[in-house]
Amino acid sequence: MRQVRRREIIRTGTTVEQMVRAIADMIVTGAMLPGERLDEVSLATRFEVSRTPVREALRELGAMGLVAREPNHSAVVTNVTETYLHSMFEAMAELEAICARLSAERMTVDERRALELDHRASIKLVHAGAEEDYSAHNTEFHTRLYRGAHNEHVFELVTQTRARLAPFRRAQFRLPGRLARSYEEHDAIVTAILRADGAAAGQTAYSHVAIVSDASTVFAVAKTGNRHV
Amino acid sequence: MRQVRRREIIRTGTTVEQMVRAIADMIVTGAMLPGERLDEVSLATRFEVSRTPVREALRELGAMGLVAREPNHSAVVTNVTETYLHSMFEAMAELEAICARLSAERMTVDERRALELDHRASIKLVHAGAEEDYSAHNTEFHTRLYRGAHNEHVFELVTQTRARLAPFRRAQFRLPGRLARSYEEHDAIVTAILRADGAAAGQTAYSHVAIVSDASTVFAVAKTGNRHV
DNA sequence: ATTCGACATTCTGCATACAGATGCCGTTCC
DNA sequence: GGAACGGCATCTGTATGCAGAATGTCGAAT
Repeated sequence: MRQVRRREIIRTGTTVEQMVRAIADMIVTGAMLPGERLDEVSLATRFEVSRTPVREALRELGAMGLVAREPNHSAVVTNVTETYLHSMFEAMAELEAICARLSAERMTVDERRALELDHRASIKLVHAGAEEDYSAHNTEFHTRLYRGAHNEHVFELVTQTRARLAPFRRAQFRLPGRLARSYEEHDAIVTAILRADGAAAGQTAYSHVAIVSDASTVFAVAKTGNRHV
Repeated sequence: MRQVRRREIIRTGTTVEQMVRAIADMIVTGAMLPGERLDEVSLATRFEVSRTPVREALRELGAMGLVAREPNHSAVVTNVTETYLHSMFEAMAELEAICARLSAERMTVDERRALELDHRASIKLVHAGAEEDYSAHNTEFHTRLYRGAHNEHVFELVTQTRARLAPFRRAQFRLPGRLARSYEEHDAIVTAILRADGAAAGQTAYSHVAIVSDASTVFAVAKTGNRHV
C-alpha cells in the first residue's frame, strides 16, 4: 500500500471530513482492497492527526457502508458475499432505471442537449480505444442521468450505491468490445430520453446496468474471507 | 423534552450503538422534533458518558441523515425543505413499487401466506378504529414487502429512507377514513402479489405510498428555519 | 434610543491519557 | 508431540483536558 494523498490535498472542511473523503477515495478507486485493515494508529500517523478524528472518520465510513466495523476489532474495507453483491447490482439497475425514466420526463432542454452532445462526442473515445477516458465519460454520463431525474433523495441513494459498488467493478472496460457495446447502450438510452419515452429509457437503462453487472462479476469478490456487509 | 430512556434500557452492543439507537428512536418516534438542537454535553450527562462516544454517535446519525451537522455548530434534528421532502416521498414510492413487484415474483409460499393472513386480520383493527394498532400493523405489512423482495441492498435503502421520512409523517392515520382506505390499498397490493402479478403490485404500491404522501404533507415541515438536508 | 464593538461565556474540534479487550507466543503439563 | 494455560504486546473504547470558534451581553458612542 503506497504512500497516499495527505490532507494537504483536500483543503475544505474539517479534519474528519477530509479524512472521510481521502479514505473513501482510496476505497472507491481501489487503492485499498476489500478486506484490508484500517488500523487507527497507522491512519493517525499517516494523516498526522490523533486517533480521535480517525475514529470519527471510520465511523462515518462505516455508516456509508464502505468499511465494516465490529467491537474491539479493526475496521476493514467492506467485503461482501456474492449474493449481497448481486443485490447491489440489481438495486443499481433498478435505480438507474428510475433515473432514466424520470430524466426522460423531466430533463430541461439544456440538460437534454448537453447529454446528447457529450454522448455523441464519446464515439471518438470508442474508436480510439481510450479506456481510461471513456471510463471517465461513462461516469459523467450516468451522473447526468442521476441529476436529470430531478429528485435529490434518489440522487443520494444512487450515488451511495454506486460508491459501495465501485470497489467490485473495476476494469469493466478492459473486456474486449465492451466500449462499443457500452456506446450502443448509451445511445439507446439517450434516444429514449430525447423522445421523452420514459418507459423505454427505464428499460434500456436497466439492461445496460445489468450487462455491466455480468461483465464485472468476472473480477468481483476480490479476496477470500468474505464478511457480509 | 422529557427525560428519556437511558442506556440501561437497551443493553446490546457498544455504548455508541446504544446511543445511536436511542437517539434515532427519539427522532423517528417524534420525541425530538426537526430543528431541535443536540448539545453534546447535555447528551453526555444525560446518557452518563463522556463527550467522545456522544460525538461518534452524532456523526453516525449525521451519516444516516437523521441529524444535520456543520462545523463548529451543534447537531440538529434534520429538517428538510419542502422540495426535498417531496423527493423523499417520491423515492419511497418508487422503492415500495420495486419491493412489491419483486415480492410478487419472489415471495415464498410461506411469505405469501403470512402476508395474506396478517393483512386479513387487520380488518378488525379498521372496524375497531384502532389507530395505534393499525399503525403497528401497517409498519409490519410494509416490512414484509421489503423482505419479500429478497434483495438485501434494496431492503437497506428502503429502510433508511423510511427512517428519514418518519419524522415528517406522523399521525397519518388520524385523518378520517384513512384506515379503511389504507386497508383497501393494502388489499389491492396483496391480491396482485398473490397473483404473482409484479406489474400490478408495483403500480398499486406506488399509488398507495403516493396517497400517504398527500395525507402527510398536511402535517409536514414541522418548524421554521428549514435547513436543507 | 440605537448601533457598533469588545469581552465573556459556551460549545465544538482535537489531542492525550488510561483502562479494558483481544490475540499471539512461549511455556508447561499431559 | 500436542494441547492448554498464562503472560505480554497491541489495539480499541472511553474519559479528560485544552485551544479555537461562535454567540450573547454589556457598555459606550453616535
